[in-house]
Amino acid sequence: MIINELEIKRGLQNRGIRPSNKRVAVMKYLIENPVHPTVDEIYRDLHKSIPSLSKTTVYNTLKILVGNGAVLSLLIDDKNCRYDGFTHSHAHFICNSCGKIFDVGLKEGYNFNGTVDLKGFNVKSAHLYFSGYCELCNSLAGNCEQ
Amino acid sequence: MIINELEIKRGLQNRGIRPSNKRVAVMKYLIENPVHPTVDEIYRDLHKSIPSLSKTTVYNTLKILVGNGAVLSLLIDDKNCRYDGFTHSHAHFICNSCGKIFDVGLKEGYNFNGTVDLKGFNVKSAHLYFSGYCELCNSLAGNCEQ
DNA sequence: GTTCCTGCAAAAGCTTTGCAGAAGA
DNA sequence: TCTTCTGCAAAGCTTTTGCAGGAAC
Repeated sequence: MIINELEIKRGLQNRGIRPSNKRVAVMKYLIENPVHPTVDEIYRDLHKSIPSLSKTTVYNTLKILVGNGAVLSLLIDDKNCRYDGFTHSHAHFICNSCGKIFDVGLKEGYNFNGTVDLKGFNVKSAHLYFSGYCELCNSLAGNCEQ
Repeated sequence: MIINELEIKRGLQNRGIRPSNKRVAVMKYLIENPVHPTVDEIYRDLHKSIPSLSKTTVYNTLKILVGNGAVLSLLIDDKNCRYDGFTHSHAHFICNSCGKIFDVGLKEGYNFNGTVDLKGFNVKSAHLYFSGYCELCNSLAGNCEQ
Protein backbone atom coordinates (compact mmCIF):
# COMPACT_ATOMS: atom_id res chain seq x y z
CA MET A 1 0.00 0.00 0.00
CA ILE A 2 1.45 3.34 -1.02
CA ILE A 3 0.46 6.22 1.17
CA ASN A 4 1.05 9.85 0.48
CA GLU A 5 3.04 11.31 3.32
CA LEU A 6 1.45 14.66 2.74
CA GLU A 7 -1.95 13.11 3.28
CA ILE A 8 -0.79 11.66 6.58
CA LYS A 9 0.70 14.99 7.65
CA ARG A 10 -2.57 16.72 6.95
CA GLY A 11 -4.47 14.04 8.81
CA LEU A 12 -2.32 14.54 11.89
CA GLN A 13 -2.58 18.32 11.68
CA ASN A 14 -6.35 18.07 11.44
CA ARG A 15 -6.26 16.31 14.77
CA GLY A 16 -3.99 18.91 16.28
CA ILE A 17 -0.92 16.66 16.24
CA ARG A 18 2.27 18.30 15.09
CA PRO A 19 3.45 16.12 12.22
CA SER A 20 7.11 15.53 12.96
CA ASN A 21 8.93 13.15 10.66
CA LYS A 22 8.95 10.41 13.26
CA ARG A 23 5.28 10.74 14.05
CA VAL A 24 4.44 10.60 10.38
CA ALA A 25 6.63 7.53 10.06
CA VAL A 26 4.78 5.73 12.86
CA MET A 27 1.40 6.64 11.43
CA LYS A 28 2.48 5.60 7.96
CA TYR A 29 3.81 2.31 9.27
CA LEU A 30 0.52 1.51 10.95
CA ILE A 31 -1.45 2.21 7.79
CA GLU A 32 0.91 0.26 5.56
CA ASN A 33 1.19 -2.66 7.98
CA PRO A 34 -2.34 -3.43 9.11
CA VAL A 35 -1.22 -6.46 11.11
CA HIS A 36 -1.88 -4.91 14.53
CA PRO A 37 1.79 -4.68 15.52
CA THR A 38 3.16 -4.34 19.01
CA VAL A 39 5.30 -1.40 20.11
CA ASP A 40 8.36 -3.55 19.73
CA GLU A 41 7.50 -4.59 16.18
CA ILE A 42 6.90 -0.99 15.16
CA TYR A 43 10.15 0.05 16.76
CA ARG A 44 12.26 -2.75 15.30
CA ASP A 45 11.00 -2.23 11.77
CA LEU A 46 11.18 1.55 11.72
CA HIS A 47 14.54 1.55 13.45
CA LYS A 48 16.04 -0.06 10.34
CA SER A 49 15.22 2.92 8.15
CA ILE A 50 15.36 5.55 10.92
CA PRO A 51 18.29 4.54 13.15
CA SER A 52 17.85 7.59 15.36
CA LEU A 53 14.33 6.52 16.34
CA SER A 54 13.99 5.52 19.97
CA LYS A 55 11.41 3.29 21.56
CA THR A 56 10.44 6.13 23.87
CA THR A 57 9.37 8.13 20.84
CA VAL A 58 7.32 5.22 19.57
CA TYR A 59 5.58 5.06 22.95
CA ASN A 60 5.08 8.83 23.04
CA THR A 61 3.73 8.92 19.52
CA LEU A 62 1.34 6.04 20.00
CA LYS A 63 -0.01 7.62 23.17
CA ILE A 64 -0.73 10.82 21.27
CA LEU A 65 -2.22 9.03 18.27
CA VAL A 66 -4.48 6.88 20.44
CA GLY A 67 -5.49 9.86 22.56
CA ASN A 68 -6.56 11.73 19.46
CA GLY A 69 -8.38 8.82 17.93
CA ALA A 70 -6.03 8.49 14.98
CA VAL A 71 -5.11 4.98 16.06
CA LEU A 72 -6.87 2.23 18.02
CA SER A 73 -5.19 0.36 20.83
CA LEU A 74 -6.25 -3.27 21.01
CA LEU A 75 -6.38 -5.21 24.26
CA ILE A 76 -6.78 -8.60 22.68
CA ASP A 77 -3.37 -10.15 23.27
CA ASP A 78 -2.60 -10.60 26.94
CA LYS A 79 1.13 -10.21 26.31
CA ASN A 80 1.28 -6.82 24.60
CA CYS A 81 -0.82 -3.92 23.57
CA ARG A 82 -1.39 -3.79 19.83
CA TYR A 83 -2.10 -0.89 17.54
CA ASP A 84 -4.41 -0.47 14.59
CA GLY A 85 -4.28 2.43 12.15
CA PHE A 86 -7.62 1.42 10.66
CA THR A 87 -10.16 3.11 12.87
CA HIS A 88 -13.42 2.42 11.09
CA SER A 89 -15.80 0.21 13.02
CA HIS A 90 -14.68 -3.39 12.89
CA ALA A 91 -14.07 -6.35 15.16
CA HIS A 92 -10.97 -8.47 15.76
CA PHE A 93 -10.17 -12.13 15.88
CA ILE A 94 -7.03 -13.57 17.49
CA CYS A 95 -5.86 -17.08 16.69
CA ASN A 96 -4.97 -19.06 19.79
CA SER A 97 -2.52 -21.11 17.76
CA CYS A 98 -0.51 -18.74 15.55
CA GLY A 99 -1.27 -15.55 17.45
CA LYS A 100 -2.21 -13.58 14.34
CA ILE A 101 -4.90 -10.96 14.69
CA PHE A 102 -7.45 -10.58 11.92
CA ASP A 103 -9.84 -7.77 11.09
CA VAL A 104 -13.44 -8.88 11.05
CA GLY A 105 -16.05 -6.85 9.20
CA LEU A 106 -19.01 -5.52 11.10
CA LYS A 107 -22.27 -5.13 9.24
CA GLU A 108 -22.51 -1.59 7.88
CA GLY A 109 -24.03 0.81 10.35
CA TYR A 110 -24.25 -1.85 13.02
CA ASN A 111 -24.58 -0.74 16.60
CA PHE A 112 -25.30 -2.67 19.74
CA ASN A 113 -28.71 -1.21 20.47
CA GLY A 114 -31.11 -4.02 21.23
CA THR A 115 -28.41 -6.57 21.92
CA VAL A 116 -27.09 -5.08 25.14
CA ASP A 117 -28.61 -2.96 27.86
CA LEU A 118 -26.48 0.16 28.18
CA LYS A 119 -29.02 2.32 29.92
CA GLY A 120 -27.33 4.94 32.10
CA PHE A 121 -23.94 4.57 30.47
CA ASN A 122 -22.41 7.28 28.34
CA VAL A 123 -20.72 5.02 25.81
CA LYS A 124 -17.67 6.36 24.02
CA SER A 125 -16.29 3.27 22.35
CA ALA A 126 -16.99 -0.40 21.77
CA HIS A 127 -14.65 -3.30 21.07
CA LEU A 128 -15.64 -6.73 19.93
CA TYR A 129 -12.99 -9.42 20.20
CA PHE A 130 -13.14 -13.05 19.12
CA SER A 131 -10.66 -15.81 19.72
CA GLY A 132 -10.29 -19.34 18.47
CA TYR A 133 -8.47 -20.87 15.50
CA CYS A 134 -7.94 -19.25 12.14
CA GLU A 135 -8.64 -21.09 8.91
CA LEU A 136 -5.04 -22.14 8.32
CA CYS A 137 -4.34 -23.36 11.85
CA ASN A 138 -7.67 -25.12 11.90
CA SER A 139 -6.95 -27.01 8.70
CA LEU A 140 -3.41 -27.89 9.79
CA ALA A 141 -4.90 -29.46 12.88
CA GLY A 142 -7.03 -31.68 10.62
CA ASN A 143 -10.27 -30.04 11.60
CA CYS A 144 -10.28 -31.91 14.83
CA GLU A 145 -11.94 -30.33 17.81
CA GLN A 146 -9.42 -28.03 19.45
CA MET B 1 -23.52 -13.50 48.65
CA ILE B 2 -23.11 -16.70 50.65
CA ILE B 3 -21.55 -19.53 48.75
CA ASN B 4 -21.30 -23.10 49.85
CA GLU B 5 -17.67 -24.12 49.83
CA LEU B 6 -18.67 -27.69 49.05
CA GLU B 7 -20.43 -26.51 45.95
CA ILE B 8 -17.29 -24.72 44.83
CA LYS B 9 -15.16 -27.77 45.56
CA ARG B 10 -17.45 -29.90 43.44
CA GLY B 11 -17.39 -27.33 40.68
CA LEU B 12 -13.60 -27.39 40.58
CA GLN B 13 -13.46 -31.17 40.70
CA ASN B 14 -15.91 -31.37 37.81
CA ARG B 15 -13.41 -29.39 35.79
CA GLY B 16 -10.54 -31.60 36.84
CA ILE B 17 -9.04 -29.04 39.21
CA ARG B 18 -7.87 -30.37 42.54
CA PRO B 19 -9.74 -28.27 45.08
CA SER B 20 -7.08 -27.21 47.54
CA ASN B 21 -8.14 -24.78 50.24
CA LYS B 22 -6.39 -21.90 48.56
CA ARG B 23 -7.86 -22.60 45.17
CA VAL B 24 -11.32 -22.81 46.68
CA ALA B 25 -10.66 -19.54 48.46
CA VAL B 26 -9.73 -17.77 45.23
CA MET B 27 -12.77 -19.16 43.40
CA LYS B 28 -15.03 -18.23 46.30
CA TYR B 29 -13.58 -14.75 46.40
CA LEU B 30 -14.28 -14.20 42.72
CA ILE B 31 -17.86 -15.33 43.08
CA GLU B 32 -18.51 -13.29 46.20
CA ASN B 33 -16.77 -10.19 44.82
CA PRO B 34 -18.04 -9.77 41.28
CA VAL B 35 -16.16 -6.50 40.81
CA HIS B 36 -13.62 -7.89 38.33
CA PRO B 37 -10.66 -7.62 40.69
CA THR B 38 -7.00 -7.54 39.70
CA VAL B 39 -4.52 -10.15 40.90
CA ASP B 40 -3.29 -7.71 43.49
CA GLU B 41 -6.75 -7.01 44.87
CA ILE B 42 -7.49 -10.70 45.17
CA TYR B 43 -4.16 -11.26 46.88
CA ARG B 44 -4.42 -8.34 49.29
CA ASP B 45 -7.93 -9.23 50.43
CA LEU B 46 -7.40 -12.95 50.80
CA HIS B 47 -4.05 -12.46 52.46
CA LYS B 48 -5.83 -10.90 55.42
CA SER B 49 -7.68 -14.09 56.24
CA ILE B 50 -5.07 -16.49 54.83
CA PRO B 51 -1.70 -15.02 55.80
CA SER B 52 0.19 -17.92 54.28
CA LEU B 53 -1.22 -17.21 50.82
CA SER B 54 1.34 -15.99 48.32
CA LYS B 55 0.81 -13.99 45.18
CA THR B 56 2.44 -16.77 43.19
CA THR B 57 -0.36 -19.07 44.24
CA VAL B 58 -2.94 -16.51 43.20
CA TYR B 59 -1.28 -16.34 39.79
CA ASN B 60 -1.04 -20.11 39.53
CA THR B 61 -4.62 -20.60 40.58
CA LEU B 62 -6.00 -17.99 38.21
CA LYS B 63 -4.10 -19.51 35.32
CA ILE B 64 -5.63 -22.88 36.05
CA LEU B 65 -9.13 -21.47 36.56
CA VAL B 66 -9.01 -19.47 33.34
CA GLY B 67 -7.54 -22.40 31.42
CA ASN B 68 -10.41 -24.59 32.52
CA GLY B 69 -13.07 -22.02 31.83
CA ALA B 70 -14.07 -21.62 35.46
CA VAL B 71 -13.09 -17.95 35.36
CA LEU B 72 -12.90 -15.31 32.65
CA SER B 73 -9.90 -13.07 32.21
CA LEU B 74 -10.82 -9.59 31.05
CA LEU B 75 -8.51 -7.48 28.90
CA ILE B 76 -10.43 -4.26 29.33
CA ASP B 77 -8.14 -2.29 31.62
CA ASP B 78 -4.80 -1.52 30.03
CA LYS B 79 -3.07 -1.51 33.40
CA ASN B 80 -3.93 -4.95 34.75
CA CYS B 81 -5.65 -8.13 33.83
CA ARG B 82 -8.97 -8.58 35.61
CA TYR B 83 -10.86 -11.68 36.57
CA ASP B 84 -14.52 -12.57 36.52
CA GLY B 85 -16.06 -15.58 38.23
CA PHE B 86 -19.32 -15.07 36.40
CA THR B 87 -18.84 -16.89 33.13
CA HIS B 88 -22.26 -16.69 31.55
CA SER B 89 -22.40 -14.65 28.37
CA HIS B 90 -22.27 -10.96 29.15
CA ALA B 91 -20.47 -7.81 28.11
CA HIS B 92 -18.41 -5.32 30.12
CA PHE B 93 -18.27 -1.59 30.46
CA ILE B 94 -15.31 0.30 31.94
CA CYS B 95 -15.68 3.87 33.16
CA ASN B 96 -12.89 6.11 31.91
CA SER B 97 -13.32 8.29 34.97
CA CYS B 98 -13.64 6.05 38.03
CA GLY B 99 -12.20 2.91 36.46
CA LYS B 100 -15.00 0.67 37.67
CA ILE B 101 -16.01 -2.22 35.47
CA PHE B 102 -19.69 -3.07 35.10
CA ASP B 103 -21.42 -6.17 33.83
CA VAL B 104 -23.69 -5.50 30.91
CA GLY B 105 -26.46 -7.93 30.05
CA LEU B 106 -26.51 -9.47 26.61
CA LYS B 107 -29.86 -10.33 25.10
CA GLU B 108 -30.69 -13.93 25.93
CA GLY B 109 -29.30 -16.36 23.41
CA TYR B 110 -27.65 -13.61 21.45
CA ASN B 111 -24.86 -14.51 19.11
CA PHE B 112 -23.01 -12.48 16.54
CA ASN B 113 -24.24 -14.32 13.46
CA GLY B 114 -25.35 -11.79 10.91
CA THR B 115 -23.56 -8.91 12.52
CA VAL B 116 -20.02 -10.01 11.80
CA ASP B 117 -18.47 -12.12 9.08
CA LEU B 118 -16.60 -14.95 10.79
CA LYS B 119 -16.44 -17.28 7.82
CA GLY B 120 -13.41 -19.56 8.05
CA PHE B 121 -12.78 -18.89 11.72
CA ASN B 122 -13.28 -21.53 14.37
CA VAL B 123 -14.57 -19.24 17.10
CA LYS B 124 -14.07 -20.31 20.68
CA SER B 125 -14.94 -17.17 22.60
CA ALA B 126 -16.22 -13.65 22.17
CA HIS B 127 -15.74 -10.56 24.29
CA LEU B 128 -17.64 -7.33 23.97
CA TYR B 129 -16.16 -4.33 25.78
CA PHE B 130 -17.54 -0.82 26.10
CA SER B 131 -15.92 2.23 27.58
CA GLY B 132 -17.12 5.71 28.43
CA TYR B 133 -18.60 7.24 31.56
CA CYS B 134 -20.80 5.50 34.08
CA GLU B 135 -24.02 7.05 35.33
CA LEU B 136 -22.49 8.46 38.52
CA CYS B 137 -19.39 9.98 36.90
CA ASN B 138 -21.50 11.34 34.10
CA SER B 139 -23.88 13.09 36.47
CA LEU B 140 -21.04 14.44 38.62
CA ALA B 141 -19.62 16.02 35.49
CA GLY B 142 -22.86 17.88 35.01
CA ASN B 143 -23.86 15.93 31.91
CA CYS B 144 -21.47 17.99 29.84
CA GLU B 145 -19.94 16.39 26.83
CA GLN B 146 -16.88 14.47 27.99
C1' DG C 1 13.68 32.94 22.66
C1' DT C 2 10.27 29.87 23.58
C1' DT C 3 7.98 25.79 22.93
C1' DC C 4 7.82 21.26 21.77
C1' DC C 5 10.12 16.85 20.52
C1' DT C 6 13.35 13.20 21.31
C1' DG C 7 16.62 9.86 23.43
C1' DC C 8 18.93 7.91 27.21
C1' DA C 9 18.95 5.77 31.42
C1' DA C 10 16.68 4.53 35.28
C1' DA C 11 12.64 3.22 37.63
C1' DA C 12 8.31 1.06 38.17
C1' DG C 13 5.10 -2.50 37.87
C1' DC C 14 3.10 -6.82 36.43
C1' DT C 15 3.92 -11.56 35.47
C1' DT C 16 6.76 -15.69 34.99
C1' DT C 17 10.24 -18.99 36.32
C1' DG C 18 13.25 -22.17 39.05
C1' DC C 19 13.71 -24.49 42.83
C1' DA C 20 13.16 -26.44 47.35
C1' DG C 21 10.17 -27.61 51.00
C1' DA C 22 5.40 -28.88 52.36
C1' DA C 23 1.20 -31.08 51.82
C1' DG C 24 -1.72 -34.51 50.14
C1' DA C 25 -3.00 -39.07 47.98
C1' DT D 1 6.52 -42.97 48.31
C1' DC D 2 5.15 -40.23 44.66
C1' DT D 3 2.76 -36.57 42.90
C1' DT D 4 1.06 -32.12 43.28
C1' DC D 5 0.90 -27.67 45.48
C1' DT D 6 2.97 -23.64 47.45
C1' DG D 7 6.18 -19.75 48.63
C1' DC D 8 10.29 -17.26 48.06
C1' DA D 9 13.40 -14.90 45.45
C1' DA D 10 15.01 -13.68 41.22
C1' DA D 11 14.44 -12.73 36.53
C1' DG D 12 12.02 -11.05 32.47
C1' DC D 13 9.25 -7.82 30.07
C1' DT D 14 6.59 -3.99 28.99
C1' DT D 15 5.75 0.60 29.95
C1' DT D 16 6.58 5.01 32.35
C1' DT D 17 9.30 8.84 34.08
C1' DG D 18 12.89 12.54 34.64
C1' DC D 19 15.86 15.13 32.57
C1' DA D 20 18.85 17.28 29.31
C1' DG D 21 20.00 18.24 24.60
C1' DG D 22 18.12 19.39 20.18
C1' DA D 23 14.85 20.85 16.68
C1' DA D 24 11.24 23.69 15.09
C1' DC D 25 8.78 27.82 14.84
